[in-house]
Amino acid sequence: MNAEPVFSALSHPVRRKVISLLLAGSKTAGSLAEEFELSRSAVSEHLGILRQAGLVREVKSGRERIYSLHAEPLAQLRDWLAPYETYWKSNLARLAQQLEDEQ
Amino acid sequence: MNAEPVFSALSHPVRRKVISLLLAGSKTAGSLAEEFELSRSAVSEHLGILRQAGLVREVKSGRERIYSLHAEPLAQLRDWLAPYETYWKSNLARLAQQLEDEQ
DNA sequence: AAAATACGTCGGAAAATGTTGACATGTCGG
DNA sequence: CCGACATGTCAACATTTTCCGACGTATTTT
Repeated sequence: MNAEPVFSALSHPVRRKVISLLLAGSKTAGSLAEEFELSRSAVSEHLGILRQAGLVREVKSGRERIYSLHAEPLAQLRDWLAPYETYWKSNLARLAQQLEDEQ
Repeated sequence: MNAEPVFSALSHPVRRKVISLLLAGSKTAGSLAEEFELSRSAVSEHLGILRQAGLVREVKSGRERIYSLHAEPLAQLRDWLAPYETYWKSNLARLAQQLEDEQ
């Protein structure tokens, strides 16, 4: 599994904020755009990137498009993180590292 | 706490690979550079970015610099992820979201 | 002490990413 | 049907990031 698209999508603050806004519930493209001091088209392109990364879903509703969060791909991030988590949490691991450094 | 530097540092594949290489143990700048098809200076600059993000530590040893992993800042990523994790894991949450979407 | 080694850093080229305004498409209300 | 809306897309420009080779410094080696 390649986490590249997810890391890449989350690398921009605007896109992370979009994700967090959608945590509170689905929103239209327009109402999302209002949350930023950016042109509507810029936000629209950020939405496109999130869509491609599979992090949001788009549903047409009349002339609006309703965006909702699709958090599953974030599991890839968690998986990537897992090995490090044990590393930073475990004092044993840290000690082992120190010993390795010294030799 | 602002996770920006961490997200930003991890947004590049080379830097993520550096991190994962260091998981296996500390390495010199040179031996890290050999793992990539990149000039040494390019890798050195990636190391600089990781250093600034606090994800690696540099220790001089003669004419070498030994890099080691400093995983703690990754906790910020973990923290950022937490709200979503419950979201994608919980079917209840998903159901609630669907209901909200329909109304 | 000269040559070789291990690095970081810097200037500038090249590539990638972000931003905008203009436009096209589809939709709603009158 | 017509004008106002909501939105994605595109070309052009702006900004940021990445990359390289040249250089400087410190440290071993011979």
